[in-house]
Order: sequence, then structure tokens, then C-alpha cells
Amino acid sequence: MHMSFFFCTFARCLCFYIYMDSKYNPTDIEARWYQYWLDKGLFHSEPDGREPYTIVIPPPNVTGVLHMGHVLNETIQDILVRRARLEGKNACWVPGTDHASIATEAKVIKRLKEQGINKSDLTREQFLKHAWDWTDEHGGIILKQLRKLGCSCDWDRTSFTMDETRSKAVIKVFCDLYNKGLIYRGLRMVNWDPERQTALSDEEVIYHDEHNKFYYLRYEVAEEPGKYAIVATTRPETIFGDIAVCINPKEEKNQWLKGKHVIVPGVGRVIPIIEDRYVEIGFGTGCLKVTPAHDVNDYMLGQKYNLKTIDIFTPDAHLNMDIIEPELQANVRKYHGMDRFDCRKAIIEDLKALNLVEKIEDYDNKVGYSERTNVPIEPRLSLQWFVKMQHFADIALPPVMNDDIVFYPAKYKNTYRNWLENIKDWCISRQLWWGHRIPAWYDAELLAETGLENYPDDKILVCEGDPNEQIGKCENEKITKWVQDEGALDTWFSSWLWPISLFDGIEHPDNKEINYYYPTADLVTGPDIIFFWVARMIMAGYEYQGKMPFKHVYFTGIVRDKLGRKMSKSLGNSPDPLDLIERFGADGVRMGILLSAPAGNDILYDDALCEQGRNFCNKIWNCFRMVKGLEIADITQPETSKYAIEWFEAKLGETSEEIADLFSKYRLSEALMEIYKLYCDEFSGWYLEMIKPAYQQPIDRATYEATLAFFERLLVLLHPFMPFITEELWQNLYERKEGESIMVANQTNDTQSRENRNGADTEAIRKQHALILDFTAYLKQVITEVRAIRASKNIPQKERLTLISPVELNGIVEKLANVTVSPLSGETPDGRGNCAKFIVGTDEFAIPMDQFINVEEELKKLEADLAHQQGFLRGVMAKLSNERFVQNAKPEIVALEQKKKSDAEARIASIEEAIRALNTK
RNA sequence: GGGCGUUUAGCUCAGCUGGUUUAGAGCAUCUGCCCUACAAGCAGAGGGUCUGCGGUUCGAAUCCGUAAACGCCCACCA
Repeated sequence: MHMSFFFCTFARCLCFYIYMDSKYNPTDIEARWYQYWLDKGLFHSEPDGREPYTIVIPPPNVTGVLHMGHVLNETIQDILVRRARLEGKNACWVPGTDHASIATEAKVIKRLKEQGINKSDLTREQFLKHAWDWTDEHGGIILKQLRKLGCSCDWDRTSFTMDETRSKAVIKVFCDLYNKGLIYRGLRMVNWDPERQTALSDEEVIYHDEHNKFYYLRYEVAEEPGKYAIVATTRPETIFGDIAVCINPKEEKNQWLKGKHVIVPGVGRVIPIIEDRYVEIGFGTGCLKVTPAHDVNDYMLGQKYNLKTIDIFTPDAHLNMDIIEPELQANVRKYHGMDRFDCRKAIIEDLKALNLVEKIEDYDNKVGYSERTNVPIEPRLSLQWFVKMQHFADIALPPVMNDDIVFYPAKYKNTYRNWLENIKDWCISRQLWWGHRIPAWYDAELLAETGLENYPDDKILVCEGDPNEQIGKCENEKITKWVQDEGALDTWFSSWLWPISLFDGIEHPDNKEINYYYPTADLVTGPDIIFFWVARMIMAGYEYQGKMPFKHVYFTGIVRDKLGRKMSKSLGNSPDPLDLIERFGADGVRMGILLSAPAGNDILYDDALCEQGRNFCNKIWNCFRMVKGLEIADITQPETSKYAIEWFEAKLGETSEEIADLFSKYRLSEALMEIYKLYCDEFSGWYLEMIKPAYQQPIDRATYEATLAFFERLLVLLHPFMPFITEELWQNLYERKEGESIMVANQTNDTQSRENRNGADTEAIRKQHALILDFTAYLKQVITEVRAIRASKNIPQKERLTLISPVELNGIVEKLANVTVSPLSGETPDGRGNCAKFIVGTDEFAIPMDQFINVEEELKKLEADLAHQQGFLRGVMAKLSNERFVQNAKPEIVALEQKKKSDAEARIASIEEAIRALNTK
């Protein structure tokens, strides 16, 4: 293979193609052409006069590695980009990575721990140094992996959500939204991740069904010792924070509790019974313990009734008893420092001992988990920054609902609308260091006085840059030092600007690049981030560019294994894409992942699909060997070849149109399947067989040239899907100049021929094409029937047969079926002894043969066919004899049925005649 | 608790506004072939009544209703 490659490329010595290996070996070829594309700058885009086609990559985590989901996603993007490039558009695919604040910070902490360093021992600056080291070390591995897959990203534009331009954009947008009153600071109940010790947005919480316990606890009534209110809870460890017990004022069975007080079991705090209709009548015992610091609803009640909050957890969800009233310390001290789940067990055991547990029931409920760390979320009251979302929902909903932005598949419009119509404010602050630091500053002196929570909002300074540098420059400024907010921003607060910030459109909103590349054409992503990312990009797009960020959104499915299970590390069912590329070639893997991936459907991945991709490469490879192995001579062109060329021209045109149509609907796997069939069936199976010279005979020049031209068009058609093998063969099909590439070989053949046929011409050519396509389909049927007869009678292909035909056929049949066609002349074929018969359309063909014809078997077949045709005719007749059908159906439908009828009758007559003939034997 | 989607050959899926020779493709299966481009291949074949039920219609895989199964999204019942 190495040798042949060498000669193909450099010596261009035709005869060596014959010695090409019959198996395609992708490894060297892929590496070589990717480097070539890079060297020639073929991925790079600059604004020019052409129509732009832009895709921004959904930035993978900077320290992530390639998995099957990426393979699917990036393959689709590459196909779209390469197709656009071939159509002559100025295609620009911008790559980049995401700093993924939580995930990356977790990885850095883990590594530090392995080195014996705790995050808490470091300053922010020290930690960030480690984080950047880690990023430099592991960052961008995934981008290198994308090259193996063949992705044609403009690497010169590689960006990072935390590089300078992107960071500036984030800070500027924060300040702008703050000044517009769309960002505020507030003490709210948020989703708290005790592992990472940070707030999360609602979208980062994943709910799992769980089998839990429902604990019925006995709260002694203070006014009536010995009597108890029974409170049911799933979280007994929160009773230290109980501040009231709430009943519904209309609940009959709890009327007696009204106005009384109860004693929190094991804790000893005396708390009031309050009344609110929030408590559902009939659920549990009707008594709800109110713990405003640890439950969203309880917090609501707490606010309504002005109850105090007792936060009994440390940020890492251990019990903090220091906050409990001194007089109760003796009761609760032993729980101090316990983990929340350990405490749950302990408190129940202790309450059991005190006979304060009424009963414990099994209970199924939903528990929220942190998306990133997978630990149960703790609702926690804390001071955070929020974006007011109603405004954004208002600007982002209409363009999707009226299809200015088109979703594929459209069903996600519902999901999108549902979210936007129930939008809640977005918690954007994180208690992390790795990320964009919130540009909010506090007067150090005042802060020391008030503390963060009570720091007045109107004394907060939100600005780009460090305000301390301005100190002293203003006359009447009393502030001596500004202290920056400790928090970082949610990663998605930078991601939502991606399509704009990649072109520096936030800092310089009217620059040449943003004006050219924005809005982008297509966004390809998974439906799991429709809220996180897609919706918010639409919001930011309209807010900062006044325009949609993309015109189409292609939602991919989730990649699963062939049993339908999600791919996961723990199941070990996720193949390593690089390993697959090693085994099947990048082109094979691309085909494999795409074949079963209609938009929005989950894809059930199976190695067998990549195998099919590899086999396809091999097929193309061998077509090429065959064509280039032909010896050319100045001989006259056979009629069969002329016909074959005419037919394949029509076929190629037809399929190209179908493929264009499928592309316009983003039905990429179907488009690939069309090309696959075009290669394997039509080109290899039929066309090449039609034009193939007899053994060791040369081919005429005209046919050879036409075949090369077809091959080239086929390669261009396939190139977006399988870039490597198509480049390799395209380069070797003709002499190419240095720097040329299939990547930019505009589909001149197609477009030219299409442009040439305009008006009436086009119509005429269409008709002509339809004719030859129909007739060839007919010829193929005849050939297939002959082959079937050979197969069933064990007649070798080499043995020439005679075919008695009632219609005029052409040399194609003689060549491919290896028959001599003889016209049906007066004499019935039956008169010639044994005949095998078949029917195509309404025409009856016969092959005389010496072999014994099994009359019974033939009869059986014919009779089965007869029954089928008669059944069919009955169905047609039933329609035609139905007056209402004839009256109501469209005339062309009735005419069609009539044609069906006459055709069926003709066929039945032919079959009956054949049966009669056999019976008379 | 709401909302959405799916259910067509062994598997994965097409089948657009009901009528196109009584349902198509790829893979898998079966049979026969190493015929000098390709056994990672070639030739041929078998296989579904379109989840069930009811309705609309001259006509339903296709429209409507209903049941079931599966899947997804959203929601503060402790």
C-alpha cells in the first residue's frame, strides 16, 4: 500500500493501480490528507464577497475527551460545512472549548488532593494558577481528536470561553444587564451543591425517583402534655430547623391543634401551630413541619408568616449545632458535625428510643441531584446573583414559534415554548474560582460594617476593570478600597454569547466579521441543552445583535448502545472513538454513526454500522482500481456503452436532486443511504458492468473519459460524508495541480449541466431522462429474471442462452444476461420444446433450453403468480364496480385503476397461456 | 400531576397534504458462486397486514376517537 500510494501521488504511473491492494487501508491516507488540508489553509475562512455559511461548534469541555456523542455531533457539522463549501459558499466552522467551571474545578481539586493539597489551603490566585496549568496541559486534547475524525474547522479561529475576547464580552454583558436592571442580587432559596459548595441553576438539578422512608414523628402538644401532633417527613434530620407546624385551617381532624404549640421531638424547641391553605387536606397527617431554611415551600411559608430561619447545615451539608439556641444545646450537641444522612439515621434511632416515632412507611419520591457532582441537592438560603428572565423569554419565544428559527425535529418547539412560558430567574453566581469573576465591588469599610447580606444594593459598584485603579482620581470620593465579589459566573453565562463573542461582536458590535458571519446558519446540538444553551443563545442573540443567532437548529439524538442503554463509563459500553477510527477508518466511523441517526431519534450504536462504513470504503476503492486499471485504445465506442453513459447521466442527475432535497430537510442519513445505493447498485452493479470490456480487452477513450467524469461527480457527492477516501481518489483520478482539493472542487459539472438546461430544454431533457430511466428499469428486470432462472437451474453465467422476446431490447441485456435475443416471430415459443418463461410488465419472455423443465414446479410457480394477479384484479374490480368510487374519486385515479385493470388482465392472459402450454406437454 | 413523542419485516428506520400495480430501504437471514475491481465481494430468494379496538370515507399504515406498551420533558405535595 505504501508503495502504491507513493506512485499514485508522485509518479502517476497508471499501471501501478493494478497492484493496489484490494483492501482500502485508511490510516496513512487520512493523516496525509488532513495535513495537506491544513498546509493549504483549506479550512480557513475570511470574509469576502461569497455567501457565508457559518457554524459555531458547541464548545466541548476544555479538558474533555472525545466520546460517541461528539462523534455524532461533529460528523453532522462537518458534513454540513463541507457540503456548503462544495456549493461555493464561504464556509466557516469555528472551533473552541468551554471552561466548564464546575467540572474543571472538580478535576483540578482532585489532582491537588492527589498531591496532598487542599483547595482551602490555597489563595484564589494560587488555585487559578493550578487551574490554568491543568488547562494548558489537558486543554484542547479533544480538538486534536476532532482532526482524526476529519473535522474541517477553521483552527486559526480556535477560541476559549475564558480567553481575553470572550472574557471581556462576558463582563461587558454583565455590566450592561445590571445597568438595564436585568441583573440583581438577592437572598434566595437556591439549589446548593454540598460537594462543590456552590449554588446551581434550576437546570443543573436532575431529579431521580427514589424509594425512601416516610417518618411519622410525634410532636408533643405543649398545652396538653401526653397528646401529640403527628408530623410526617422524609427528612427528619432537618427538625433542628423546625420553626412551626402548619395545618390547613379546614382540616377537620386537626382543629384541636389550632392556636396551640408543639415541642420539636428530641430538640425541645417549642414552636407554634400555624394555619395555611397550602397544606393539602388528606395528605399524610395534615401536619406539615415548617423548616424555612431547608425547603423551598417552607421558605415561602416562612416569608408569609415572617418566621425566622435556622440554617442547621454547613456549606458541605454537615450539622451545625452552634446556631441552635443555648438552652437546647444539651439535647442537640451530639449531632454537631454529622453528615446529613448519618444524622438522619441517628436522630431516628434516638427518637425511637424516646418513643417519639409513630411509624415509618416506605415512600417513593423524587430527589434532586447535582448534574455535575451527582450528590443530592440541598435547598439553601443564600445571597446570589440572578438574571431577570421574563424580558428574555418575551424576545426569544416568537422567532421559534413562527419558524424564523427552524427546529429539526419540530417537536422541540413545544418543549421550548413550555420552558419559556414558565420561565424563572436564572441564578448565575457560583461559589467557584474557576470562571469569570463577578464584576461587582463593595466598599471595604461599609462591607466590614454591614456584612455581605446587609450591604446596601445602591452602594454596589458594577463595572469593567478594577475600580481601585480609579481611587484618588475623583475629588469627592471617600472610598479607600473596593473589594470584589467572591463569586464566579455560571459557565452558560459565557456560552450564551458564543455565536456573537466568537466574532468579537460584543466588544465591537459592528465589526466586519460579525456583520459577515452572523447570524450563523446551523446549530447542531443535543436536546439535553435546549434550555441551558439553545434558548439562552437565542435570547442573547436578539438582545445584543437584534437578530437570531442561527437559522436552523438540528437536534441530534442520544447515542445509546445496541440494547438501547445510555453509554456510560460504569457500564463500560462506550467505545473509544479513536479506537474505532483505528479499526474502521474515520470515513467508516463517520458513516457508521450517521447511518442510523435520523434527526432527533436516539441512535443505537453498533460496531456493525462502522463495519458497513468500512466495507463501503472498500467498495469504492475497488471501483477505482477497476476503472484506473483499464487499458485505453482508440477503438469505436460500443452502442451499449453509449447507452450506459446516457442512462447513468440521467440516474446521477436524478439522485443528485434527491440528495439536495434530503439535505434541505436535514435528512442526512437518508442522503448518505442514497449515495451508498448509487455507488453500490447503480454504478458498480450496473454501470460498470455495462461498460466493462471483455476480458483483457481495452476500453474506448470516450467511454473511459465519461466514466472518469462520473466517478469524479460521485466522489464530490460523497465527499461531505467521507472526506478522506474521496480526496485520495479524487487526487488520483486525474492529474492535479499542487494545492487542488476535492474540498473546493465546486460541483461545476452538475451546476453547469443544470444551468445549460433551462426552459424548454430542461423539460425536454427531463422527459428524455425519464424515458431512459424507465426503459433501463425494464431492462434490469429482464436481466434479473434471466439470472434468477440461471440460479434456479444451475446454469453458469458463462453459458450463453437464447432469449425469445416479444419486444425490442438492446445490447445491454445480451451483455449482462449473456443471452442472444431472438424476436418472437409468429411461431410460439412453445413450439420449440422446453422453455423457461417469465413475465415483465405485460410481456412474456421465454428461454429455450435443453435441460429438463420440472413441469410441476413451473406450474406451481405460475399458479401462485396467477392467484396473486387474480386477487389483485379482484381488488381493482371491486373499486371500479363501486359506483360511488367512480363518481367521487378524482378522474386520474379512476383512469389509473382502469390501467391497473387492463394490465392485470393482460398478465393473467399471459400466465394462463403459459399454464395451458405446460399442461399440453 | 401536566405536556410531548413513539409503536410498520429478526434489527434500525422511510412511507410528506388518504388512492401510484393489494407496504419500501439498509442490515441480518437463507441458497448458489473464489466468474482476474471487490468473499470487507457477486447473483438470487424468503420475510411485515402496518400495537389493539371503534369511527370518518367510495377508499385508511396515512385522518379522528379510544385502550395498551415504551420513551422524553416539565411540576414545590411534605
